[in-house]
Amino acid sequence: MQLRGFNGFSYADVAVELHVTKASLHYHFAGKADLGESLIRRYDDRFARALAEIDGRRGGAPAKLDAYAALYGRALEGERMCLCGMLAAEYQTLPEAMRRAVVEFFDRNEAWLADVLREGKRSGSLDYPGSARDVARTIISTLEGALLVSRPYGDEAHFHAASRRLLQSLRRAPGR
Amino acid sequence: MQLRGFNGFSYADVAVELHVTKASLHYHFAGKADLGESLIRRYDDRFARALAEIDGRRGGAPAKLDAYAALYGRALEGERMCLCGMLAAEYQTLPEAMRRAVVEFFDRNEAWLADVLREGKRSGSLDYPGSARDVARTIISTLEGALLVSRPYGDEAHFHAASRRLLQSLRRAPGR
DNA sequence: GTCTATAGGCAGATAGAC
DNA sequence: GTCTATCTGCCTATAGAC
Repeated sequence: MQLRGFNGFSYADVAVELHVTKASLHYHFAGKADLGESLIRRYDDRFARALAEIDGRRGGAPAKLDAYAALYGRALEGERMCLCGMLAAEYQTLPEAMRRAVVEFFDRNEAWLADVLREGKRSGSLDYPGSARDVARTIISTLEGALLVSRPYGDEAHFHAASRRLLQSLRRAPGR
Repeated sequence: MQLRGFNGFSYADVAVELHVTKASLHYHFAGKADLGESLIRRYDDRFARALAEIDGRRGGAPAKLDAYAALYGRALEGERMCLCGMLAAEYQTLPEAMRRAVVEFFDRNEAWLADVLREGKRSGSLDYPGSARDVARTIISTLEGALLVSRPYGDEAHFHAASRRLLQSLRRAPGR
């Protein structure tokens, strides 16, 4: 799904890769929509665990944002896309249950980022105009877009240029 | 393609909408890849014409960037995605000719933006660190990402929050 | 829980009449 | 240039043996 999208792979593809038959897959995931939703939930869980791990480290808000961006960067290995970014593109063709799971992923990310942003502003390590929620959304958009546009170029530099510039713009400008 | 992606529509869908048969479509576009490539080229041409129109207006670099962002915003009508943003997501499954056309679209945009950015810096209306090319890439990434993430929310505010913040960050800070 | 076999439908594509 | 008719292949999904 991260490589080819929900509409770009089949039960047959998965069956070959796992050395089982399509029928066996149907035993575990009754329909393709169930498989899709399960994969989103697993992705969301893993992401949430990674965020909790970041919260557990010592380091201020800027370091947390750096670590957050690095999570996205991992998708570049294997020319993958963020799973939910991919599904945002295919959103109009997704079954309802998958749509809900995608939105929940973004909501969770937005909430975590907004907390970090408020913490950073309070401690003076970050500065930004407007609401933490809007900035959180901008961060998600920028990172997703950077991954997206990197794909045709097979070029990590595309991603890193955008992510570095974004994080830099949120750090408190020293001389102001 | 902008709504459902290249893998999300069929000849049958198009035939119904145009009140013709699939066979008639095959007369004009031998294969789906030909149809896809033609649509990218048409999109690219229209975009290039819109950029030339922006160049023809009076108004400095900041106004041009605003107009550029507004082009992306138009896709939000009808919950569409930028065609090439959509195809960037599906890139791994695209025929080679379509891949090339997608990259050409992004290259053209990058070149146009880099020109505007250099012009803005020369005239003092814009300020940014790093190369114009890197900033151009960041602009494209951010706008594509803002469109992408807006989709699950059906919410233009998502897009506009990110695009406004981006353009603001490039305007020369008055007090520096 | 995995398999073989197959259903039923839709995909992209072509032949050939008009 | 558009049509009807059809092909071949893949899709998701199911039945039922082991």
